[in-house]
Amino acid sequence: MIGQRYTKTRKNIFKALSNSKKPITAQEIFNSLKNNDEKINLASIYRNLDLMEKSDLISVILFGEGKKRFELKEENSHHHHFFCENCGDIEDIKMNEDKILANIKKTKFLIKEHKLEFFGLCPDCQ
Amino acid sequence: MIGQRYTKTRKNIFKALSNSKKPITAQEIFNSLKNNDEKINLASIYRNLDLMEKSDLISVILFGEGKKRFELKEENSHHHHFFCENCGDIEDIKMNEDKILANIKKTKFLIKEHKLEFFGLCPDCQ
DNA sequence: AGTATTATTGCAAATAATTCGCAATAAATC
DNA sequence: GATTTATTGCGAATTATTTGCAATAATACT
Repeated sequence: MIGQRYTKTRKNIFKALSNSKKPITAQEIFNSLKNNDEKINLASIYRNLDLMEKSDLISVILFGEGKKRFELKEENSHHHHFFCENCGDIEDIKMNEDKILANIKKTKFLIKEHKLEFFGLCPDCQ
Repeated sequence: MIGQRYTKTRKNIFKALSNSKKPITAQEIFNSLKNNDEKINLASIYRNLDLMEKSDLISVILFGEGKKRFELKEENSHHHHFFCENCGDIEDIKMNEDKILANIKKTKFLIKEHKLEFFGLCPDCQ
């Protein structure tokens, strides 16, 4: 579990993350819960997202929009993303990473994580 | 050229970027120029970095620190980064990307760019 | 179940990065 | 050198995120 107490706020943040097919921002989680008439505070969302990241329950995704996006880490769900520079559409990209990882493992760094993001135009925007 | 005028401010930002061996933040560019007694304004740095990015002269690097880092794009200098989660050390990582790119080219997306960042511990922090 | 303990929340205020409006300045052009 | 207008500096505004603190609610204890 995150922290030590399984609170309503935490359940709700979890729910919002599961319901989203794309990585979402703290503000988007807030809006989605507000729309469901949940009493929730943005600061609590940020605090919980921090904890969830530290507990390795979520990943942080960065597209240079000036804010962070979050998504649940699930079993065998490792993937990367495509971000459309025109419309902001986000799609998951899965790929065989043996080569990437084999290369980096040879270095003197202890790798815990990697993020690979693609930028370009989605089919609709080409 | 960026924009249409080759100003002192632009020369200085260029210089600051060239002098740095790692991707640096807007604030770091500002500090470095201030230390050299250059009259420079943070807003102008941001404006020029925007232009330079649009002109494809620099890349934006994101490590989730809550700010952007920038580095000059030079001929044949394409590479990725390692970011030490403990001390913040940044190192360049070069690798053969044929496989990554071959895979992604098969998709319906038009890829213009990709960013691959590694996170973990540098030799000193292990 | 009732009470005690303390992690967690809500709220408001503080930070930090980045952006914007506008008048002043300085490159490039004539 | 005078003119044009892109660019700068400055201050204020915006946006994302963080923090302090008293109030609240999950769990543990009896």
